[in-house]
Amino acid sequence: MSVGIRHDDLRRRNRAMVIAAVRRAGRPSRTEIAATTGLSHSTISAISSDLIGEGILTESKPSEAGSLKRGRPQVGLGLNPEAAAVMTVVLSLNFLSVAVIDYAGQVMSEEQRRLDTLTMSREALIGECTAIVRRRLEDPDLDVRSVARIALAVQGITDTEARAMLWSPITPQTDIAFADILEAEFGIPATMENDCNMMAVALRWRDPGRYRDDFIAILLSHGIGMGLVLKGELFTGTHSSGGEFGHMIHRPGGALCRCGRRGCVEAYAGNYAIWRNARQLGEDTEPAADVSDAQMRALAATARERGGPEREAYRKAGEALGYGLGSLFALIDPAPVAMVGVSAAAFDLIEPALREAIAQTAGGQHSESISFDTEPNELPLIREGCAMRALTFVDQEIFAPGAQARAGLAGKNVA
Amino acid sequence: MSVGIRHDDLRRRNRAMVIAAVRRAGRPSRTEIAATTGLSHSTISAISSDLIGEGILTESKPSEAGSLKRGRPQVGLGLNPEAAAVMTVVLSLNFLSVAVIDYAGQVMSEEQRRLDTLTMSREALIGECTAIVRRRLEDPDLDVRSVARIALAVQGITDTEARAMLWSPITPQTDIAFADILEAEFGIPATMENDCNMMAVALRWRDPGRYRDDFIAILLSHGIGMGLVLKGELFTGTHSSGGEFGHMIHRPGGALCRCGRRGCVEAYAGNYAIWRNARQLGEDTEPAADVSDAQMRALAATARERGGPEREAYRKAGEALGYGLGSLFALIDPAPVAMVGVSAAAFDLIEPALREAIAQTAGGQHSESISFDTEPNELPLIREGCAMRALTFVDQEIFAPGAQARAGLAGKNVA
DNA sequence: CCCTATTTTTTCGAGCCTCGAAAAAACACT
DNA sequence: AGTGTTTTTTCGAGGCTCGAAAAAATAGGG
Repeated sequence: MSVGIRHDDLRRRNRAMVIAAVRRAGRPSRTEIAATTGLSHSTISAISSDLIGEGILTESKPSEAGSLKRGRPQVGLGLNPEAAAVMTVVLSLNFLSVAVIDYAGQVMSEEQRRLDTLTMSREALIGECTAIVRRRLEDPDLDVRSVARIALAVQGITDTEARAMLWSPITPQTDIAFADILEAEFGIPATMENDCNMMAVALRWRDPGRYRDDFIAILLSHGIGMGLVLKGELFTGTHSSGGEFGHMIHRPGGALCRCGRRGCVEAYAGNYAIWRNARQLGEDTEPAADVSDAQMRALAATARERGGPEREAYRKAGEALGYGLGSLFALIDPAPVAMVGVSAAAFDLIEPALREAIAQTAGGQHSESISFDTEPNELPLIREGCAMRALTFVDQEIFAPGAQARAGLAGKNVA
Repeated sequence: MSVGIRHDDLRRRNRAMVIAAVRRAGRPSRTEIAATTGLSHSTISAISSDLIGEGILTESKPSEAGSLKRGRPQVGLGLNPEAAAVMTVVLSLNFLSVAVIDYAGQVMSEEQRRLDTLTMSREALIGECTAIVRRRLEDPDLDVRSVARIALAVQGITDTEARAMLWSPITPQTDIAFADILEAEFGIPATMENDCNMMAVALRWRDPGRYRDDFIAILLSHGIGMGLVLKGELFTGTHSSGGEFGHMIHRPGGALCRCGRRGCVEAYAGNYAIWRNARQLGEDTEPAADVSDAQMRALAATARERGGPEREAYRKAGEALGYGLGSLFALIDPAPVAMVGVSAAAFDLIEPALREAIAQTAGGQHSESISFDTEPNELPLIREGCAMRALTFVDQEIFAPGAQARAGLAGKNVA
């Protein structure tokens, strides 16, 4: 059961609150922080002076913001970029991408690499990941001690504790505890996240106006993934990352899915399914291993030009997505949706059937008010989400005052 | 955004923790509470002496528990039954049931009443509810001032704020703000809850071993409802009570559902659907308004005896429930399930097809390990859940120390 | 029957933390 | 240069939790 609040937790939590307020607001003044957190000016003053002393926050030169107001000018508080750094590792089909990001969120260095994830051995896959991380850590420009956290993202299912990849379509290997492996190798805390969840995290930071407390990010790619934010919290399953929207059942006993089962949403709306239907290959045809983005874009162009089986394939995809969303909405009520990935660029072909289907469901009562946004490129989103996830983790660890402060802090309060 | 922790919140929260610990544990000693909450003995001592002084907790006579141990005997702390009372109002098809419950959870008085909810006017429905509440409040044995909260439950959809019934199968009326109406009428804080959510709450109190952090309560009745607890929290939609499992889509364009749409799980597994299939009436047949529990029991008996269309009807119900659960499990991962309601008594007829269906889905990977429990009687569960919900609300209000303490407290700390 | 070991509960002083009020600081405007 | 305005810091008061020690209440042993 939930544990009582100790007296020293109080300061820790309020420090957390202040750091979070600064990360969200950019360069807020102390007064602004007091307003958003509800804490008194004195408390904010005390905490921020601590945080500045510890090198976590910096005061910006008053010259920066041209203050037009009357009284004493506000001094903005910002995150000290040198306070720490984090690393993001995004592993997707045949592609590995790493970046080092400073505490303020700026990319410091990055590296990308093609590899054949589908055929690699377990050892080779792990080896490539540790090797690329090691190369970034050996970057002479980088103060290694300051890398306070690594966040990995992978397509597929991860465990709730964010330690391991349980299953992924990009490799036949299963149950790889990437987080533990990297921690053991480099002594840096790491987490293993689901790619679509990171998309959702990123959307929240990019556009908090639209993506705030409740929204859905759907990845329309080779497979279908989902990141779900409900009541301001990232939704995960009880044991795994969950939210496997693509494997909800659209038609019992229906088309063959990449997962080996039948009738999943993905078996109608994944790239391979659209491809299969466009080629009129029949629903029992083994899913193609990969369909390139270029091929999908060409397919969409053909569908737009001359209709035919190509257009019908997109219609079926829309129908599956619509009924799937309808079932989802029956559970969680409608919420704004972001469609991400190559096929989001073909959303014009998908939308009519999708809306028609959703109108047949419980969630479709106000079907026209459900709004969709599209973003064809998932990778930047995933990396951004990873970065924010890692940074907020650091935020929460740096709060903890006292002895075991993280390595890589600029100053220390040796009072 | 979440607000900072004020200094005075600390005591309030820790009081809450202590009360919650007592409600859960029954008659814990101060030492036990210190252990479960993680707070120090001194703090527990201070808080519990406050709570006893305010008449919220009582010390039990040391004689009660035959202490066999060596040292100073523990003195148990219990909830003072007279500290407050709550009222539960359960509105179901053609039936209204009210109970008054003391702070320790014992039923003090109750009343039940049959009415024709399907044909009643809005005013009549509201009138019956307020009248029955008024009658209970006028009970001469009852100290009216002590009724600190009313919890209503109704089949159907309520809003997230627990103020109103938005839609219900038991009446054509919609959007009745029962909570506001009762508050205005009696000046007692009220909430309007979904019946299946209350079932889940009750199961958690009844058997915390099995129903702890993640589980599903499914109502197999005229309609199909669900109460869902995830990560220890009751799951609700973004705008409504959500969790409308019965209206997830089983077969796009399929059987006619009571909600007017097609292919919902309920259109195969609700009592009216089983009835319709058993009578071989065709999937477009308008759902029967009501099928009595006796009729359903007879139907199940026939199905067991001679198979035929009756058995097939239950098979179809199992299939729909299985695929529905499979889609649900794709989102949240598998969890223990409690089947509640008349048709739970026919679960033997449902289970084979259900398990077969679930095995075809993403959630069915360990299909045999998913465990089902059955409970044929939903009403006691719903009432129990309401009671606990109301009582924990009271717990949280009574914490708040200071001036605006709730009416109905025995003593007061006039230091 | 008294004394001792044991366990639970209370008491007490110390150390933090937050808060409100007032003071100080830093500017714009006249 | 003086005044008004807004932001930030300072300072004392009041609360809260904690650890250690004391007090309370019992069982067991001689």
